[in-house]
Amino acid sequence: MRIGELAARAGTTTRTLRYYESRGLLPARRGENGYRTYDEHDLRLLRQIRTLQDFGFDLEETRPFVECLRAGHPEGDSCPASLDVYRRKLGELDALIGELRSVRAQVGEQLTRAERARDALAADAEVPGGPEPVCELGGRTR
Amino acid sequence: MRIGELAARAGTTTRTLRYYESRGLLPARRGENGYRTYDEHDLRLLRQIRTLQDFGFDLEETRPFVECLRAGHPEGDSCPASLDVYRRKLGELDALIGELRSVRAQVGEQLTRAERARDALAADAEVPGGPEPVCELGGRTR
DNA sequence: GCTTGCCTTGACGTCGGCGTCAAGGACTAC
DNA sequence: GTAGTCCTTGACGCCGACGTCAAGGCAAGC
Repeated sequence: MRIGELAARAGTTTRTLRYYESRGLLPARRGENGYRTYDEHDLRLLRQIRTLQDFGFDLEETRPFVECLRAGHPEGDSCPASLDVYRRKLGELDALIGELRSVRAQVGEQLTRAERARDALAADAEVPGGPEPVCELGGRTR
Repeated sequence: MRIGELAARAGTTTRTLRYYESRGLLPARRGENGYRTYDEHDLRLLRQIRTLQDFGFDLEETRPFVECLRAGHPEGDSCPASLDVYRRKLGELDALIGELRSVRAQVGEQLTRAERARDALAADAEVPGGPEPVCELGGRTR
């Protein structure tokens, strides 16, 4: 199988495969003509990489999984180094999710507060009838 | 106030301020000597930018807030355009958190599965006494 | 032979938010 | 005058995972 076919079967591009090779992640044999040659096992490795990439792993983090498969293990995560990556990733994910939830809460509060302030100002304007300042950007047409 | 002082008071760098100016976000007046000159109001704008940046807003998303303050409003989020940014951000955050939680769950499952497979293999090895394959990377020393 | 399509390497571009020089001007203190 | 500290603009570097273009080789069909 040549590079184009492998890329197509893995749903990626030839550029990506050459990039992986340049990183030493997915080296290729060469045919007489200099073309890269791959087999089903390479497709397996590539799919492992892509799956982890979809999970947000960086390339370097996929390396233990690839090495593990290449060492003949049935799964990319059959090796301790891969499990370590999983665990580290779980920690990172938990930390990140925590931060994002905190940010979400704060932004939510800001929105609520700002909306209340706006409504209070609008109510004020109705009674004493003072001309309130108006935003020029997307300002209310009224 | 010159650029160095403003940067220090906002806990950022002069490079950052020049960058904001280059983006048209925080223009500066100039003294006779060509030095940038800022006042307390600029500090206010800058702090608004920094707060939002800390929340993970990109620079462009802070623009409505800055424009709003510059238009004379009491808060950066006193304008509808700012509220829209808040709302959009909340949506993005919710989506992102959802994705991350999904990924977290999947990675967690993978880890559990892989550990079970490893333990099953280890138990097998104890009884029939077959030499199991060993990982070369961080493999067990035994 | 000629076109078409796949392949090769090399190298520059992308995105965001700055960091990090480099070369030189302005101002203060001694 | 000169040392030191601030300021100026300009420009390249960084990070990750590729995209994209250029110039040219190899193979197959007509």
